[in-house]
Amino acid sequence: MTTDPADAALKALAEPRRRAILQLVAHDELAAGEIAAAFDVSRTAVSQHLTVLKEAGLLHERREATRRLYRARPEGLAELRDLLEDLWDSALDTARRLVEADRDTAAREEIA
Amino acid sequence: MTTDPADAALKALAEPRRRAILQLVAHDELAAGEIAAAFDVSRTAVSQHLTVLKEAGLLHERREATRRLYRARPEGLAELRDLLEDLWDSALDTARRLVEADRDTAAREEIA
DNA sequence: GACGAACGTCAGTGTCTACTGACAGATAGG
DNA sequence: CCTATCTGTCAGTAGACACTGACGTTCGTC
Repeated sequence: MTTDPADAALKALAEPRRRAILQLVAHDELAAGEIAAAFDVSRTAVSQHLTVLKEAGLLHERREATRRLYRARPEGLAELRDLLEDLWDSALDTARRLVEADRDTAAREEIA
Repeated sequence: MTTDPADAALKALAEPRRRAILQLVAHDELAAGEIAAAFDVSRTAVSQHLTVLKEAGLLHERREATRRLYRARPEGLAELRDLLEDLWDSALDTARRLVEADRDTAAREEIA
């Protein structure tokens, strides 16, 4: 059981159906049955996916009688977005630094 | 074999060691052996992780004699960042809409 | 060419994951 | 209480995935 929110979010979203589920409930609050109807797998499979998303902090759940209604929790994506932002920034800096070092090397080789 | 860059990136990054590898080479270009030395698994395992990252478009590779040098490719993260941005925006809109609908409902119930 | 260093590829293995149908619990209406 | 609806839980399974050691390829030096 992971305690790193970005790790949990990544693992949850790496599975295409879970990603599709989250995209559905990011647009509109839906009941579990409505979500399941959008897929060609068993209700059980969908229920398990919902559990993973919920435990990753990506879903907000409320009940109306027997119905469980789900919508996406934007805050669940925050750490993951931060992680990607950091990676992006680091990667850009490093790429720039190396490209410039390459240019310096190439220029020196042209002079020689 | 997936052709969706965001899917490939997510699947690559869902594995913690691959994530750690990408973070290392986002900071500095490293040789395969240097990367492997940072982990307590076999060189083969690391080589396989590098292959996954490379095929997901997240690594840039160059050779110096027998050495393979890797750095992170920022552009490999672009689609994933876009996907998360869209999810974030949708989820925020929906959450706001539902919270306001809830407020309206609660206000109506207080009057009654 | 022989040798050593660097590292990818191959083939096999144990664990994990996404799937299934059946069962169980919660809720509301008659 | 009974019945119907909704949906999570249970237990089992096939395939995917991260691991391993051995083998193969590339490169540079002697």
